[in-house]
Amino acid sequence: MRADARRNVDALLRAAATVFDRLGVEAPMRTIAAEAGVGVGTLYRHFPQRSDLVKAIMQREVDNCVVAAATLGGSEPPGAALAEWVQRLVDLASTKRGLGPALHSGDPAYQALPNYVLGQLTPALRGLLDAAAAVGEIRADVDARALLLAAMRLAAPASDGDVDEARRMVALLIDGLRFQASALAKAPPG
Amino acid sequence: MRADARRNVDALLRAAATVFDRLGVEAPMRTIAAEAGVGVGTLYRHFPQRSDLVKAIMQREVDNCVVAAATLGGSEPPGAALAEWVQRLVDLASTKRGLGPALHSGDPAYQALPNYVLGQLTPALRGLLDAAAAVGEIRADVDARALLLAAMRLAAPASDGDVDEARRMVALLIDGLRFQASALAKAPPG
DNA sequence: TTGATAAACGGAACAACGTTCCGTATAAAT
DNA sequence: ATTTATACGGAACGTTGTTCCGTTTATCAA
Repeated sequence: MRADARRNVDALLRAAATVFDRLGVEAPMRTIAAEAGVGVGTLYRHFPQRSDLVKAIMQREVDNCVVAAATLGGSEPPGAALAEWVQRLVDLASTKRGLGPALHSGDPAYQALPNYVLGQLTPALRGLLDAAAAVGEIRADVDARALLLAAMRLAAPASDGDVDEARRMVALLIDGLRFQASALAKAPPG
Repeated sequence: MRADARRNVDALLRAAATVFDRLGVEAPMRTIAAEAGVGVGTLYRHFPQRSDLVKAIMQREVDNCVVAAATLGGSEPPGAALAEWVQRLVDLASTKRGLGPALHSGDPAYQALPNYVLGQLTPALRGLLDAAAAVGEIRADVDARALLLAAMRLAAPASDGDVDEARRMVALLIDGLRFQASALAKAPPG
């Protein structure tokens, strides 16, 4: 790969992050190219679709979340680790302001990104869920992928700056898991 | 108001509902005008903003939800009424496929619609919450508006046809309210 | 260092869409 | 029937997405 190409890819990613934060994911491609100091042709060559740009920007954040799951899982009680990690999803949403609409727009152009995010985060969450379920802190019959999608939806308001409300609602969702665990403990099946 | 104007407003609303369902809320204005058999000028005169169209289409559905809250509240135990009514929000989301992205897009043009929807549905939900809290079935410290927003976010996947998953997650959220109620009963403050 | 070559660049150009504007048509009232 | 206010239609303009190709430039071999 040529040196100028690598430089431009870098500049484009930096520019896109800035512009998306300022104008949202639907910001004009021309604006991103201008911010990066390149022509639109260069932008389209490296990122044929808008979602490619969004994917690249999010990749690092998602990876950070995955390692955080392992860290928390090794240093906290399973229930607490789960509760804390899910709060990190709220941070992710608030950091990458304006990217949420793209994920949930239903536009086929954005199908690739949610799949990547889910593919990375679902196993991380499943590990935390299994650990908490093994010690009876939560119910054991909830699909990790479904819960992840739900939590990310609840984290969306963080993009509007209302981080606290998102935190409360995500915590409420986890409380839902705990309620069923205690209900089953009080009235065991059979 | 002139007769032809009234006819065209009607045709436009019918056409917009059809086209939004087929192509999503971002469907071209030209397409809606063509479907209604009128010029774009007529469309813009009656509905200067896209959100005006969306608002008018949704109004009836929202009103139906409000009367349902009163009906359920009068015929079911408070906790059950709450749980059932929140499931109606899932129906609303699945019926008006493709309109969710507009509500959550953050685009200022759509600010009016969420405000209307929330303004109508929040008091309805608050009534159900108060009744359930009064008999100790749920915790009493959750803001109705915040819970409504959260439930609507969870109901969003219904637009993609996955209604069952949405139902499970919304139910989980309500279980969260019940968990805190039972936790407080077991360990009273003081 | 220089010349050849493949890779990458820039931005003009075209298409699609949102939105406005105004000449024309028509419903309603006299 | 005439008048007039109201509404209509669609051409026209600005913006944005996307493509295409003539030009520039990094890389490497001689």
